[in-house]
Amino acid sequence: MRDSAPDCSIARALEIIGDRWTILILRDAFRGIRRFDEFRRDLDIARPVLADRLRKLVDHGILQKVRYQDHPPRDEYRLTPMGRELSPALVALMRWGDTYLNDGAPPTVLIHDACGAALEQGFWCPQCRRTFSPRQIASRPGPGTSPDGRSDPTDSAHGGQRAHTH
Amino acid sequence: MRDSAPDCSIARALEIIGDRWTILILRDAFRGIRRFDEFRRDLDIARPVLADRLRKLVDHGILQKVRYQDHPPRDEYRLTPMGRELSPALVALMRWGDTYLNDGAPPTVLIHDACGAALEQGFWCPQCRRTFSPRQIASRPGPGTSPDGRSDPTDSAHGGQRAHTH
DNA sequence: CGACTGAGTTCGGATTCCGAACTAAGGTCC
DNA sequence: GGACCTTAGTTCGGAATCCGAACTCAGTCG
Repeated sequence: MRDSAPDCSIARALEIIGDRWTILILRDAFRGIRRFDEFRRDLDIARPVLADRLRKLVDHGILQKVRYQDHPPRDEYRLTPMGRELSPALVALMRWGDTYLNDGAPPTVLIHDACGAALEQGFWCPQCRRTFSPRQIASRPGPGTSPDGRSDPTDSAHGGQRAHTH
Repeated sequence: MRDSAPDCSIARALEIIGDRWTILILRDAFRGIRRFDEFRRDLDIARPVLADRLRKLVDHGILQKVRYQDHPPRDEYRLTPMGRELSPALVALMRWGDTYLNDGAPPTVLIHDACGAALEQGFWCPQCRRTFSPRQIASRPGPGTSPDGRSDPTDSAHGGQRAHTH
């Protein structure tokens, strides 16, 4: 990308994790994978690519190297809090893939242990105490830079949320 | 990627949208951008790359070409319902970027027009009628294929959700 | 007619990716 | 102590991808 400092959060995020391998590495990290060769075997990724991606993730504070044994000195890669906060994005991607690319196989659901109900992921208004499906808010996820606020004809069904910059 | 039919939804999703340009195109689509040259100018993307990505998005049913005028026959690209369902993933990415990559600038928030409150994105248990922050569920976003369920030491703070395959 | 617009395609050079092979540091077995 | 193993990388050259410039093509405007 030519522009190294875009003013859009999505673009900035993609400069760091906008690479298929990087996202798959993070997926594995969420699954509990931590060591170089575990990543390599699980992903079937070339070593140089893996080393490069891990280094960048560490540089950006998404993973950190933690020594797990001293005698052959060995480090493992763990998610930092910043890295763990990427989970909504990965979960959203997984749910989308489950829904649309799964060939009818049962999707993965997240179960709330305390009550056994399936957790939903969505937008929640703490004041009205209700959720909104993505469909209802999809047309306006952000103010962006669209200058005119041209309305979206596919929008007619939605419930009236709008995005503002804080 | 060598494996053309991975059994992981995230990997399958990334085969379609796991490309920085593709995600930026979708971001623009959510902002209301629809036409070839609008995308090209906004993203400063090379024409062949844009044409290729748009074609793939149409092939996969994420965008559709819609004729918006007959006289010079012109088509525009619109999100399908399948495409619109990607918004949680993009929003999650934006929020993460806002939080961690924003150099102190105010983050974008989503406002619920009906009441003015800031919408949250998170996991919601419809039975308990409450949300959980990403932090509370971050360590176990899916059952994955990790064979042993090795527990995560960084897990101790989380609230007790667990992921199951439906 | 001639210029212009929107939506692409073709082509070649530059960049980036990636797989095979190699390196390195330490441990284990006998 | 030597052979071999494990883990974690690096080097290097070919292959894939990217991207800018130029071209195409259909249709409209003046």
